Amino acid sequence: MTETGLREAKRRATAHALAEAAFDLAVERGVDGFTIDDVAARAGYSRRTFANHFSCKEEAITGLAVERLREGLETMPEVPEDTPLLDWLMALARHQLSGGMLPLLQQLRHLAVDHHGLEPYLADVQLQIRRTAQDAVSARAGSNVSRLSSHILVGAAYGALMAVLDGRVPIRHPGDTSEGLTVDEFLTTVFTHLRRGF
Amino acid sequence: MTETGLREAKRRATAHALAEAAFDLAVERGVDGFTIDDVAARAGYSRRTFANHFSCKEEAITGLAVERLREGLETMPEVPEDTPLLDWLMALARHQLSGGMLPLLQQLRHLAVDHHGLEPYLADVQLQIRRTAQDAVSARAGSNVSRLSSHILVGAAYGALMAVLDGRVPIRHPGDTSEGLTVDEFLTTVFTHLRRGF
DNA sequence: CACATCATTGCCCAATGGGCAATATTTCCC
DNA sequence: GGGAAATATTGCCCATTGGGCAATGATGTG
Repeated sequence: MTETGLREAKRRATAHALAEAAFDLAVERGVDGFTIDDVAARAGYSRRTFANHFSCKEEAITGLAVERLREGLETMPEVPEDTPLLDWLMALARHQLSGGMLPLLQQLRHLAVDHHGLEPYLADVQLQIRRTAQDAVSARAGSNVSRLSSHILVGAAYGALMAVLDGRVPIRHPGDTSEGLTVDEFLTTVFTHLRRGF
Repeated sequence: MTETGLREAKRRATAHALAEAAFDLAVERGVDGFTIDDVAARAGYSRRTFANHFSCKEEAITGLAVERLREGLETMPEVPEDTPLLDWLMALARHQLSGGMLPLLQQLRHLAVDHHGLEPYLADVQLQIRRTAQDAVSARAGSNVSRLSSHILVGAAYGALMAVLDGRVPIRHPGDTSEGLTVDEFLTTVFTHLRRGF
């Protein structure tokens, strides 16, 4: 499934360097305060190579988040086969959010405020998050849960995450001002909600 | 809130003409089988005017769906003040899906298969659908429903819709082959599910 | 080691985005 | 109604971008 060779590792390293350069430049100068050439130069690659990895600036800027999503899947620890689906989904959510994914997404949303052109690519990241969770759930659910209801379940959890990203539910990060729930409290609240139903 | 003057009407007309031209060309020739100049020419406007309305081809192609979403909101019929939130959300969903929105979204997804660059813009449309529903629900829910749970509810309904768009749940259109549920049966199933909880 | 595969790069050019200014139309206010 | 302000359309122009092609070098396979 997943490539493991040296070649693939180098490819990922290149993509990472480019994505990081793009993200940093976006934070420093704003999304339209730099060109693709600037990104390539900072990362130490040619503009042509940039085009081999990303279709545009915006895709590169969101690249770190996509990367982290994929890595989160690869490093997801094993859980007992008979773990209830809801518990497992909560574990997946906790694992994904533990690696600084949330602040990253929030910063991307902040960038999107000033540069509307980033929105679609951020929307795509969010879509990939939902799809990733959906695929994982579908694969694990088997025939225990009907197809449609698993989509409803994932959508519900996704909706809660979006509430955070849209700033409707404040979250308190480790070294943050003391407003809102911690990530763990948030997850507990959400999944308690899901368990009890509407 | 919504502009109603002649100027705004004309502006919408040009945007519609451009979006329609872009969508039709995409269906006829594929997403990369034409240029922005082609779109402008077919709609009878200049390339420069196209740029005043859309940032790129992809945004124009999905323009019809965004338009329809906005119109759906504007034409949403009034319902009694004391209608339960779930019933109201179902009415909103039915109203939005009644205007041929579903086939349009499905065709866009079909286009995105061959042209990956369309994905982010389609993802953005889907994000706007969820946000639109969320804003409407939040505005109507008032303090009846806690903030977070309304997001979970909308997310759940959204997840069901995505199951359809992802082709996981077949839907039968009026003059279609007889496989899957009708839109009404689908909505009934979903909202029965939501009512009963997990 | 020989060969196939693939990432990086330069070269090149069509396509794109976006600023600026001119013109035409709509809106606003008197 | 009439004049002024706002704004949609357009042409002009050029920096930026996307992507094909071929050369080169690194990686994987037998």
